[in-house]
Amino acid sequence: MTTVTASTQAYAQLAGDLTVGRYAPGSRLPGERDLAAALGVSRATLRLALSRLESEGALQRSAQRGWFVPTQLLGEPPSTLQSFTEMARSRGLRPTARVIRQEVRPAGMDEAAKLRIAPAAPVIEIDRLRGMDGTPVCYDVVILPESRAAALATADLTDASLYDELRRRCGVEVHRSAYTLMAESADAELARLLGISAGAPVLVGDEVAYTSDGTPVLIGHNKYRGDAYRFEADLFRRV
Amino acid sequence: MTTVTASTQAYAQLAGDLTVGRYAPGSRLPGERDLAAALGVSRATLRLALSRLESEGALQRSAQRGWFVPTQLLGEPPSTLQSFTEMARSRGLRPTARVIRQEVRPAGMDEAAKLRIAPAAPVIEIDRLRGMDGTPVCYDVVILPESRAAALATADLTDASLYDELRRRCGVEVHRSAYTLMAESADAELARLLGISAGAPVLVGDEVAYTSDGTPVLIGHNKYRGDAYRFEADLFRRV
DNA sequence: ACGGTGAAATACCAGTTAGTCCAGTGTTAG
DNA sequence: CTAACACTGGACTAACTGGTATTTCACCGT
Repeated sequence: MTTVTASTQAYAQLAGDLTVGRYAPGSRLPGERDLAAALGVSRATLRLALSRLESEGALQRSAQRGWFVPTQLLGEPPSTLQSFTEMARSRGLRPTARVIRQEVRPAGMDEAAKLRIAPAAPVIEIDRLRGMDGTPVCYDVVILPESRAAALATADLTDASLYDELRRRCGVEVHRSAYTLMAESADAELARLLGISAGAPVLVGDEVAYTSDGTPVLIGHNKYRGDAYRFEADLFRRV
Repeated sequence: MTTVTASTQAYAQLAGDLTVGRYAPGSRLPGERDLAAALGVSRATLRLALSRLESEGALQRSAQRGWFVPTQLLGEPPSTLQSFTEMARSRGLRPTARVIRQEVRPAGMDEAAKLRIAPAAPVIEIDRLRGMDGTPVCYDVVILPESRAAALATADLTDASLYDELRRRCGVEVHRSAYTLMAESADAELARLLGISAGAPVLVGDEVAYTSDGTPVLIGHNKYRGDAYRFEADLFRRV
């Protein structure tokens, strides 16, 4: 058992963030002063952790410039949380979104529990039909607490990226999402919206998104056409 | 009946101060020397009281830093890559696996490319019908290069965890997996094996697993009953 | 008078912190 | 193009932290 010193904790935290892809390969880390504050540790201690990561090749230092995540660390693309919009763009497709519903209503019990707000507290529900290059691909329901995202209640979200708008208009940054995926059959209504036949397989994703301090800020419920969408992720094994 | 020793008095005093909110959650307590003086006890005695509070969860210690009042919001991201076996066990179910095929054959072009081995190099293919508490849930195909997993060609993998056996028998530790998930319809053969009706939705997962040095060691192809399995993952967003 | 026990006092160690100052870098205003 | 400025990591210091060990003392029942 290794001693749990502050520096080893900082090291573990950073190493985890790196393997999980929190910092993109080739990018610069926040300054030592900011990082130290974020990790709740002094700068000297932080530097111990950074030096250790450097000796392991997980980081590269550049004097008077900053710390950098090595590009091409070990080949493959690291894990990511990519929004629908980002994914479409990275494949050279044009993401679209048609707003079907956008309203403020009281939260149900389940929603309130997941968002850690009071039952019947106001939430914003946004239903959108999302597509790529005009072809409908996904029926997307998002629920946010009004207290954190009031600006989205009236914003025009046609063809917009919700994560982007959430950051720009509400200053809310999503850091982590817990995803659940399953396969279901399309009912008549969904089949009509997505332009597929009833009973065709759909990929159903449930999401709860959190900020970096662990506060839930968003519930997502997505139904993708089975023949038009694949969900990709990198998973890491706990050590 | 508890003896009124100096340490229990110090403990009671501190516990009271904590419940009353004298020290804010997340804040650091005064140093042991100051605290001992304030309570009128020696440092050794104080530490008995502190240790007792720690064991009750009322305080957290951090070597060379100080004692901290726990903040109630905890909850770091849970694990990310869980094997079928681990997932079943964590839910109190008994994982089962019936071996349907287990053979050594030359790799196809696709497989060779994904595993980064020579085309037609020998690979082990293992097909298994996996279940929980006896109910079939997943049809599972795994392909490994024989050069790295020769011991698995003849091992009895009934009801075994492949990741476990890979580690035990071959010394190969999976660190990261690239997953692709999609929804499909079951064909007649698969429907028969999983005990569902043809055309029912199935969750199809394609996996390439890597060791920590980035070498691919395993291709997986899993078809889950849509009504009996959910895939869960934590995804992180870059900053 | 005996040993046992809890408390206190003391000292030292290694890890941590907050602070300062420095030289090099990148950006920007003029 | 240059000068100014904000920011970066690098290096260092002094004070402080809990962790540990040792010694001394006061009290108790026998």
